[in-house]
Amino acid sequence: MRHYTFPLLGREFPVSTPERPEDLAHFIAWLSRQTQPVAVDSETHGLDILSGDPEYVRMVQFGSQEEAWNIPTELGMSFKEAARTALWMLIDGVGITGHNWAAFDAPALHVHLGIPYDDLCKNAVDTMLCSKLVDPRAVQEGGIGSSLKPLSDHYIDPTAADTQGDLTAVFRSLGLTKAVGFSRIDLWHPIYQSYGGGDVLLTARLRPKLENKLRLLGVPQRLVDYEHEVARICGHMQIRGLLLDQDYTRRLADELGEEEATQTAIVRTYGVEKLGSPAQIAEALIGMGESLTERTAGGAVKADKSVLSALADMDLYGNRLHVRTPNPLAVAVIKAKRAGKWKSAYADNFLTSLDRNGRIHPGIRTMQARTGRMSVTNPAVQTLPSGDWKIRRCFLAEPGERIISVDFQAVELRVLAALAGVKRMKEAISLGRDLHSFTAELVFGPDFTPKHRKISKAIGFGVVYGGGAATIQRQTGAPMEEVKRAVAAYHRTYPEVRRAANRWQREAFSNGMVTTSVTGRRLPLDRDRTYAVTNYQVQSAARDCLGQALINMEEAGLLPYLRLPVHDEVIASAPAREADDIGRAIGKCMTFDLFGVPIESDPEVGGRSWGSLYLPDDQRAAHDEWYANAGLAT
DNA sequence: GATGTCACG
DNA sequence: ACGTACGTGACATCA
Repeated sequence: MRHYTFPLLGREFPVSTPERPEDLAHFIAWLSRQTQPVAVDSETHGLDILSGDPEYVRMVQFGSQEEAWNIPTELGMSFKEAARTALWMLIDGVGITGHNWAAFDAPALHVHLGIPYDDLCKNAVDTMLCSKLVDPRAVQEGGIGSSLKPLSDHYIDPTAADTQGDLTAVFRSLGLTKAVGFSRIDLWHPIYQSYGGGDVLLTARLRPKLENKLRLLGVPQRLVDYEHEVARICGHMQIRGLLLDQDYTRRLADELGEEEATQTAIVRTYGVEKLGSPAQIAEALIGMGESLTERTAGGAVKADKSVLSALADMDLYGNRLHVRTPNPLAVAVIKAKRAGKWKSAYADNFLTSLDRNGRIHPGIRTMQARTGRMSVTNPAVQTLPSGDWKIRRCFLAEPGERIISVDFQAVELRVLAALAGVKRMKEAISLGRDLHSFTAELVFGPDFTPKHRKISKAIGFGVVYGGGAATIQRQTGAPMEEVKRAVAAYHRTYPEVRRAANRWQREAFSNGMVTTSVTGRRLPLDRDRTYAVTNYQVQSAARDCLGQALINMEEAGLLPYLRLPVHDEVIASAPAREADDIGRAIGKCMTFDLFGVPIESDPEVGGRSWGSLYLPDDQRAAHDEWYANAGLAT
């Protein structure tokens, strides 16, 4: 047995690490004496816990509020067996506390120890989820933050060691980078052992503080439980991952590389050395006689896609406007940047994220945004280009299966109608009307034009986002007078929208600048951006519609088909014969009533690849394996 | 690390 | 009194 300590609150807390198999009995004896939930953490070789390597975990730590035990499972079978036994004892006993448990440690330990993921989660509380329900903001946004260090500072001891940051410093002193430090640091390095134990001591102490705070703030236990369910469901999707078409992706990466090289060579002939330097691009364009008038927030000359597109005589989708002679530099810069981004952020990123089975496992952060919205990283598959099928084509349904996408229909508008009780909006939805046309008709009369519908749509979004007439004018290009008239008419038609916004702001002022969502979620407002309250309410409630839908899907036995949540959409894979039924079943889980407003969904069944859903029907047979084999051109 | 840009809902 | 477009992740460049 080796003994270490972790300094906290002016004391030295014991950290014990069994060194020989016979030491493990002491650990199990200690564990069986615990009457409170035990914190569990793991140290791994890096962040790729789902790489498919079952030996990716080096050590599993267990801690009470007073004492920590580190079990170095890399030392062999008996150590792994002790960790496995201990986890089962906690699952069937006092329970587990973990920080980022659902998305990191539980998946890692599931792979490492073979314990079913659901069992690891069923008697566990994730302190990261709890902390986001107290305050969803990052430190940079003025919040408490959700990492162990800022939470420990706030709730336990501001002088607590920065276990992650200090360890990184140790790596550097050993000549290691952060990327390899966790893998190569000696198991018995005293800081590694001390801080490994420190993490579970801190987590064990954090849980009662957070649970108490949630009670004091009146956050419903129902919401806490719901978030743990949502995180577990998304954890399953993360573990399963997405199947990548490796051959296609490699070919695509090569093609994009060639396109980037070709276009960059053209850009160079105009004296621009760095494609990513807006300053150089702007300088060259001005040198060609173009006038660039727009400025960025930082005061620099703006040279983004909208500026370049105008010079290239194109709209934002790349269609010719036939208004002027295209500037050849602007054309080449647009093409080169697009190819470069698509290669590095997408194709290359997919290939470097591959696991041993040809799958990628994007990290699903179920409560990342300050509205509770999810985000997806490594790679960011929620943000793949939707105007072109090529990138999404990289992802495949399982062999013999088809890709399914089910999305909510205009969910944010419907949520707004429901939350604010907007009478005429609710009527239009019940009648099955297109809401933007409905608004256009009320505002501009029965002879409204497509242009009027466009303005109405922009106002519909603009109001939810807190925008004003100027922004809508910029968006639509319509005359300012017409936009102002339409905004005024919008508020006359739907007076409840402004009334609800005022009420939410008033309530926030009397509640520490926090507006509470319909599910009881705390949404802190920025003092100088209180107009964002409508968006926070709507975006957050829409996020909870998705979360509830995911829970409905699990209850309906659909979890094995689910692959990815995308804000108002769910991606799934199902055997070709059942795909239509599965799509309808998922759609049913995304259909419910919200304060008298129907929330509805639209299932779509594609072919073998995700990209097939983004192809015109007549191109599907040429570009998608399933459609080609099915002999269906349309 | 800040800034600008570009991809999504 | 007036007006404010919301939420993300990733990459390249530059200080």
